[in-house]
Amino acid sequence: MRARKVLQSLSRRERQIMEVVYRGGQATAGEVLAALPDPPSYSAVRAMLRVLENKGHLRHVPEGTRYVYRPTVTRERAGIPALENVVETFFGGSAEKAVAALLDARSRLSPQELERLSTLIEQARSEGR
Amino acid sequence: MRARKVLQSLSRRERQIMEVVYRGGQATAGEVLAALPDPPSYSAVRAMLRVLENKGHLRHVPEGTRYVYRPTVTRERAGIPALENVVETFFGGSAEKAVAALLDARSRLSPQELERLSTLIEQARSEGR
DNA sequence: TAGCATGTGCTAAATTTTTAGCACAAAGCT
DNA sequence: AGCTTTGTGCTAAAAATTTAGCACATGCTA
Repeated sequence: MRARKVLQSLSRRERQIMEVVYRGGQATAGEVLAALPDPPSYSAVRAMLRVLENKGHLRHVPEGTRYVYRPTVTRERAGIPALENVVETFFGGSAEKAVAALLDARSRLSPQELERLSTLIEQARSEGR
Repeated sequence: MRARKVLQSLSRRERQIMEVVYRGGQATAGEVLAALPDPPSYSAVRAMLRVLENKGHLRHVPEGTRYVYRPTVTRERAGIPALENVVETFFGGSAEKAVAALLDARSRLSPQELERLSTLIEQARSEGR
């Protein structure tokens, strides 16, 4: 529950920036700028990266002459609460419905993926009982 | 892609409020207030509901003496892009990984759900080929 | 080494978001 | 009818956010 609130407490730009960083796993100020919708100025981005770092969401490592930012919380630890939040909000808490939506959405899963999922589900079923 | 950007363009409070409304399917000002984290004042909530309505995200119907707000975009139409966004951001675009995470998360699926999912997947597999 | 390009930190201002408060309307009660 | 409760609309102010700009550092190249 904690991590969910963290995400909810971010401002719009902060959230957009965090998403960019999560997508790439890491990013420099320039990369963030390039990926942002309605891109602001370069120094605006830098300022916000610094704010996010102060708030503990990012940390940076100097790489050559520039800074590379990475999330302090791993993708997985941030992703699961984010996913659960969407499930709660839009799918009435039903993971089943959410999965169904993903399956449905113009078959975005390859046969290989479907096969692996099938295996996973069988596994979950057998563990469940 | 459009709907995703809409969500991204909301301010923090706006997003929180929209989530509340989506969770319940509808809400009055009082209900929104009760459900918000760090609840502001009553009239602050009302003001923002009005703003969200002006922006076209909500519409209201007078019900008895008060207003009941509902999203202008259905849960499903809003939920799928939201889900896809999370998948893109935190699961590298892999729906499989996202589903796996849902399955994994302390078995939040009942045997019945698992069974139905199993069916859905088999169905997707047969449609795929 | 001097000049240029590309970084960064910081501060102050602009803009947006968020809030409280006042004025008024409808419904319920005594 | 008068009072209380629970609504709403609107406006102005407070708070937070987002932004630009200046000053300085570093690396590269002529």
